[in-house]
Amino acid sequence: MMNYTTLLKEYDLKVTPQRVAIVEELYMNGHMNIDDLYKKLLSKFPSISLATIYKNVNAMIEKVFLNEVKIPNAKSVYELVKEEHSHLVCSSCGKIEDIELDTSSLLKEAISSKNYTIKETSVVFTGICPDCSK
Amino acid sequence: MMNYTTLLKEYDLKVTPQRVAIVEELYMNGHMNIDDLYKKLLSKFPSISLATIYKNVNAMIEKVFLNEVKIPNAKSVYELVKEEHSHLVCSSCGKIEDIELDTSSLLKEAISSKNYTIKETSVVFTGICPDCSK
DNA sequence: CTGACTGCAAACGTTTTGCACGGTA
DNA sequence: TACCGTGCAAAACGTTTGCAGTCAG
Repeated sequence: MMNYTTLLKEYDLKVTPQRVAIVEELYMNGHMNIDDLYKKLLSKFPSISLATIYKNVNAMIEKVFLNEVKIPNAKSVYELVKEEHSHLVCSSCGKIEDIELDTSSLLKEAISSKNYTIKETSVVFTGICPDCSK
Repeated sequence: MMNYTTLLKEYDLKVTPQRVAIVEELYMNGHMNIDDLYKKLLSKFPSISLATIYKNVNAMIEKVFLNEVKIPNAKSVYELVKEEHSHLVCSSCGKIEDIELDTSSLLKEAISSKNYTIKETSVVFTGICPDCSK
């Protein structure tokens, strides 16, 4: 059981019903794009505005509470920030799954090849999920 | 030495000076976003339109001749399709480098964890390049 | 009570479309 | 010559901004 109110406060975000709902949806669904969020919240707040969604998502990103995930050939999705992980996208149904992978050897390989100071690693696999390949 | 005309024909794209210039720029620079391309081509074709850039980039993507690379916190860039590779992005100067990495073990790990049929692997590192870290 | 958030409408930047003209094959 | 590409202008989209009213702290 998750306390969304406390979570918001920890990130210095004022608690409003709209924000609680956004966090709740993301917590339940893992990843959603702006439109998914808007449609979902519309049923709870019939007069909510897209601007509110954008403002809140941006505020949450600013506080490093939310994270934007860019996906090849699809809209960006947003997720609650947590431990680093990779993503698996089904190009047929659009489903997105988290996957924990050990990317350390890849990182080492990259560092030894070019000498960048690497701060972030983004790995996204695209394919067909078990359900869709039936 | 690269023959851009032949290259375009191989991908069933009618050869026009504008298209040749787009391919030439991408061949020279590796990756460019729409605006980079537009500015570069403006000097060669003072009356070229952004619409032409968009139409051509989209046509080339359609023919799987160009590839869009989505980058965290930055505009998408386009590159000529070639062997699979990863990308290294400098968050300070925006430079993007190709890097050849062995992603096969990562892929195996992903397949054994979830049983997707994986078609594409996208790896993007973000960091600071040697020049910027001086 | 004060400042921040909401919802609306307008503004903005980016991408797409329709059309007349010109160029490629 | 027939069709496709170009450039222009307008339209369509997605996102941001300004503002008046409301709510959280």
